[in-house]
Amino acid sequence: MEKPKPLWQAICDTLRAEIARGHWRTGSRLPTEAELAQRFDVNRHTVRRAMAALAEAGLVQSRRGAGVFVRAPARLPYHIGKRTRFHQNLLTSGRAPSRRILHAAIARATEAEAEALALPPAAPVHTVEGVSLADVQPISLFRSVFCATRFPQLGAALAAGQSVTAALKALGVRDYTRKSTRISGHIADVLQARHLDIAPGDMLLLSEAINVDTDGHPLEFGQTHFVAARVDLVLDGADFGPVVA
Amino acid sequence: MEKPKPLWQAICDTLRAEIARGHWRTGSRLPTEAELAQRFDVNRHTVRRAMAALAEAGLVQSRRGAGVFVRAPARLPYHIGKRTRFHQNLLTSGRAPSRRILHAAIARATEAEAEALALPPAAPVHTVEGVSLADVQPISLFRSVFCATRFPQLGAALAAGQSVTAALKALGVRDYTRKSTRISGHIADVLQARHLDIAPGDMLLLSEAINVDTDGHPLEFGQTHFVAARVDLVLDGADFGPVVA
DNA sequence: GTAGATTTGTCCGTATGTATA
DNA sequence: ATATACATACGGACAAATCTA
Repeated sequence: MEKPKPLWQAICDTLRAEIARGHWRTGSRLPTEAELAQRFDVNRHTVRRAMAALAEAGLVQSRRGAGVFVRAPARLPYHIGKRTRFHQNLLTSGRAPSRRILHAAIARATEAEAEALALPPAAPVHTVEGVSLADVQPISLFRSVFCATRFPQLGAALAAGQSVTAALKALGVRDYTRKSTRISGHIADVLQARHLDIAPGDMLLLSEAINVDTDGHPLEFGQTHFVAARVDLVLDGADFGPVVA
Repeated sequence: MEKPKPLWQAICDTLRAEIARGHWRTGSRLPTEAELAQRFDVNRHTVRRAMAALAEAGLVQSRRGAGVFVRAPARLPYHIGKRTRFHQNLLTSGRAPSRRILHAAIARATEAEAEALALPPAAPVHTVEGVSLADVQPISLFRSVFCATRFPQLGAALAAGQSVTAALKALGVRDYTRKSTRISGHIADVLQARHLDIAPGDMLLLSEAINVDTDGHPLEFGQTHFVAARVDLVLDGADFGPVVA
């Protein structure tokens, strides 16, 4: 971060994260502006600036003389289209993206993975698993698989914490696009719940995606379990091609 | 039906429906080919032909000497793209589409509906609610909203059980495309569970879509609650426009 | 561990209806 | 009309893998 974030924006992010985390329920009243000012040790006007941003985003609604009320359990709109990039996606929503790598290794492709990447069965593949976060809140668990024969050096770049886009770029992949996406609903097991800071049994949205290079060859097969309570998957019309066929 | 369906295909459909309905659990063994041949009163080879189709679809897996095993709880791939049509969608998956209208009326648009259709607040709208079925199995609950001022006659056509596409066609709408889709995860309440033949608390995938005419004007705002255990939402690459930008 | 029964996989063949050239 | 090709459906025999007693 080169530019320091304005104070009101930091407060806004903090409150948004707390609302998203369910710290305050939908419909409940937030602490008064005076109380929040004291908590963050800022002037009441700075709190008001943060509140204005939250109200603009439709997250809260203020009623004069009554207080500020939580409107909806803040769901992050995650855009899926021809070019779906995690970092860019969150930045346009004004959230801070980050990833925590849990595991990276070379393994034999499972049946599904080999088919998705158009590889022979049990071909060697890089596998990367981790947690995606927005403003320090877990958003999703991902598992990405790449052909190890084609990208021998990929493991190091990914384990070093680089984004997928950056790691691929370093290996000469200038661009990649999404070929297909499949979305299904599932239930979090104990392990997933631990990593995502939710309760076992909570809802997950599983997005299974195949990314291809400019030649149409499969590059990456990614499985991402989103916390359903925290994200909406949005398919933009612009990404569906021209409206008039 | 003009052309009679081949025997093996009918058997395939029957078994698929039974698997989808949960008649046989995931991982369990199906009756032997000999038993099925006796049940359907056909030759064993005909059963094998049906099995081959199920295996092709990834629904079952056979192990020589052991039997045929259910691979996955048959999820219907529901394709979402520029032109998403319920009937066509199911037909390409070899399932029989049908709808049951629960309620159709003219009402005032809610805030969200008015915004989606670009109408003034509380404008009059047709609302249609119902259940979508595949092979007599409930797939989703839908609620569609149309501008009542633009389509005064739409209510009758829809209540008569016509498809959305057919009803709009009768009113001069030659084509419509999907502008945007938002997918989120929810939990079924008691009422939804009753209509969808599931248990309260089961997972639902909510798809909120805006369809526009060829001029880009919003036509329909549709909210569809899919039974997560019965459908996958599939976004095809071809519908995202050309791969090479 | 072995033998035998069970079950799927593969090969042979025959007959029939349908679409195509 | 005729010939050809193809998908459907049936019947049988045996091999290979698996399960069970």
